[in-house]
Amino acid sequence: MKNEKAAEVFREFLKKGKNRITPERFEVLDEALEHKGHFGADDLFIKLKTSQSKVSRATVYNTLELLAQCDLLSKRNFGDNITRYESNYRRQTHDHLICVDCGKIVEFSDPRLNTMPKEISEKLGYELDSYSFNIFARCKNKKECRIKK
Amino acid sequence: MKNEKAAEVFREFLKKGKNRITPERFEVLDEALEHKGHFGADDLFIKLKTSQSKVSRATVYNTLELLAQCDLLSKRNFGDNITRYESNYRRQTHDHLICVDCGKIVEFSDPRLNTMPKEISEKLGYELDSYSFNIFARCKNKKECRIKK
DNA sequence: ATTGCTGCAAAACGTTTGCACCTAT
DNA sequence: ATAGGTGCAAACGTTTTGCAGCAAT
Repeated sequence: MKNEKAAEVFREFLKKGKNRITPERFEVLDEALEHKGHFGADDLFIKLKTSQSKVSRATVYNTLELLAQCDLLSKRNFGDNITRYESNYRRQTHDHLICVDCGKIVEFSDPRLNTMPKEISEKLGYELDSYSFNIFARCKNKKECRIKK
Repeated sequence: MKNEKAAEVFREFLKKGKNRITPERFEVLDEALEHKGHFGADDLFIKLKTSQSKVSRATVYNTLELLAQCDLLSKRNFGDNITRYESNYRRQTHDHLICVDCGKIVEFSDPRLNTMPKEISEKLGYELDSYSFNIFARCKNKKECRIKK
């Protein structure tokens, strides 16, 4: 186990929800925390498969969902119908700007987003769970922007 | 043609982009503008099919994309990996709050969102194309909230 | 006459499910 | 012992693609 602190959080979460504590789930946790940047469930499955892991696709999907539920990972959607995850471990919350030409993802944080979602939820009679804020834009510096499509 | 004004906008857009002006595309435009609320591409295809239209699935997908490009429709993503569209025609811009329990969608608008996306883009050296802001929350009034899952 | 668009079906893609076996409790 | 998790493969739902014919320019 590479990250005992995160593992502890996960273990507690699993116990509380009467989910079983299995080695496969911690294998997924490790691989997910180790992954730099954003990744899809299938990416992680392939990565595990490549490194000889026996963990199944179903378990990867199931476990990532659990890790998002206990806030060790964030679930993201960049408008391409693929669910992506990202480690929350020791990182400040942030949002994303995606270049519509080259697909580059820039992270930013804006203090207004610390309060707005909750404020709006309350005003509408709802209790905030989470939010997603994505900006789609174009690189002004065209030299850095390698158009993909 | 139920909406000549929108049709005109679409016609101009198609011309400018050297896309052909075909009856099928206007059939899709009509059906899309007529649709209340949010809909997926396949929903619209089924709806057309039911009303005896000959328009194919491929054409529906292609046309909705074009309609989003020319801003007659907005493209939305509510975190379930389905692309949804919504008519922009004579409606003010707004964002969405989705109840994570019952799936209900509430529209809201907040003046800060008129300026924030552009402001953030500029600061990062990008040129705003569009943004998406979704709040996921829970109905406080549990009587109104019919939990789905 | 070109070239792009169409319908159709099949393929692709990410994701979920059914099942028999296994294992943490 | 038993509820729940696992691996595997097959199914699923949405979206994209390949292709031959067709129609807008």
